[in-house]
Amino acid sequence: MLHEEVVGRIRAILLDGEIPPGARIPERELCERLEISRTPLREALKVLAAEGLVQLLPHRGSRAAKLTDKDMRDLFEVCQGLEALAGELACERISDAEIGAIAAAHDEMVRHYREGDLIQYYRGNRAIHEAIVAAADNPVLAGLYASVTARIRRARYVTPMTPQRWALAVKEHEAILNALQRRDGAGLSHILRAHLRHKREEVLQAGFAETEANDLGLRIA
Amino acid sequence: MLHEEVVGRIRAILLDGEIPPGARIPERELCERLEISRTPLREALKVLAAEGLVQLLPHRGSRAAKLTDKDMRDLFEVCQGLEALAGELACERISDAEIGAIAAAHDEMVRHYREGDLIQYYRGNRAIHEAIVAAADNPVLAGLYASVTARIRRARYVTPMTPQRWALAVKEHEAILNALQRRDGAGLSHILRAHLRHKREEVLQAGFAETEANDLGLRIA
DNA sequence: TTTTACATTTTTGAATGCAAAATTTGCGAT
DNA sequence: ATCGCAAATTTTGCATTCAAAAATGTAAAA
Repeated sequence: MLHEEVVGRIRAILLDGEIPPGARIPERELCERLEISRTPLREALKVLAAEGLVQLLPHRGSRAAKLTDKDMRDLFEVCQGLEALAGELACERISDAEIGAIAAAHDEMVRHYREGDLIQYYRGNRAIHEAIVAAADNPVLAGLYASVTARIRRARYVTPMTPQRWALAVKEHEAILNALQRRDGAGLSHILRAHLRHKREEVLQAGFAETEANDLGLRIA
Repeated sequence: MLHEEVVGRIRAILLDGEIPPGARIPERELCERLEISRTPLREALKVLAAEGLVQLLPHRGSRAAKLTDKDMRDLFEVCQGLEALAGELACERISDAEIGAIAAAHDEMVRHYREGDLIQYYRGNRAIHEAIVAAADNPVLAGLYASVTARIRRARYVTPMTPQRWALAVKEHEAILNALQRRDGAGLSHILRAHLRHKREEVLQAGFAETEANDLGLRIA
């Protein structure tokens, strides 16, 4: 089995919340489940630890990383910076076809908003942000963005959304699309920053801090 | 031996250019040299591959990553974005003592400039940029910055420096220190971007592209 | 002399084995 | 019954081993 595949499968297990934050990662069990020996599994865990999804405790095994409020704030700040950069670069490089695709995704997302379908809305929202990053045509940036968003993802999509906040988010997305269509890099960068800052306030205000109770909620959601 | 230590030592070997970009990494030799078996070495290589310093070729071993012009451009863009972000955050959080330390480092760097000591100048330059990132008080950002700069470091410090460019760089650093002292986040962010953009032009114009000839140069320098 | 087929050696990727450390279990004392 | 402590078990980290793939070398044929 390819090494990269093991990393991907464990990452998926962690992102699904199947192993909740802070929980021990059972080496032997995972070996049996993935039908591999400990060597490739441990290699994968080291890689995931470097990514920040797993923490290794010497002689005590590995655990799914548990994020503090501070970690969350830090991750959001970086995510903001990366998206702002992606927005600027995207405006320089994006093709009309790509803008068209994003506009379509935007319209669909707005439809989900009108229907009140939060899950589908989030899915569309994520697709747009990822499309902007992709349009920046910078694999290094895309890689870091993927890594950072993976770490916040769980919290990002489980916060309660008030009608006011939701309406504001949609409004901001209108502005995002608009700036993109005008290829206004500075403007887009600015809007994305504000958008992410609001998102962060939302998440942190919801009293993030991964607790056992929270973990249960995350697993169900 | 601690796993993290092996990663650090191999990273150092790669950054020193002891194994030049594109060269095969001799597993057995490294094992003997570090006095470890292949298991921890291979774990370390996987981590370094995830960081982008090493590339793994299935059934063909690992090589020191070789950067194309495009890779270099991408890395610089991201580095710029991260430093700009760090500058903004630093202005919000930096203490007077930290500013004082940076001012001192700045003066020393200028002294090296006046003396024409490029090596020491680069060292001081790097210290200042790292201090700004540290002042942002964001470990996630610091980690990504370290990873990105590690990848460009070799190229960053071997480009020919014309007197004009050097004078401009010093001037920009005056502005950087000034913005920091005024805690002008937006201004600092702007200057840092320009500073890095100039640096990038310098490096790319020098016709980067890691070639065998270039590797030799890197190893000596 | 060059090229191609084949055998040998080397190297890689993964499983297993082993010693050290940590955790759990069991037993006796309070 | 509870606490303390030592023995047993489990788990971790690394070394070694093994099978498969790639590289290398050799010899015969064009």
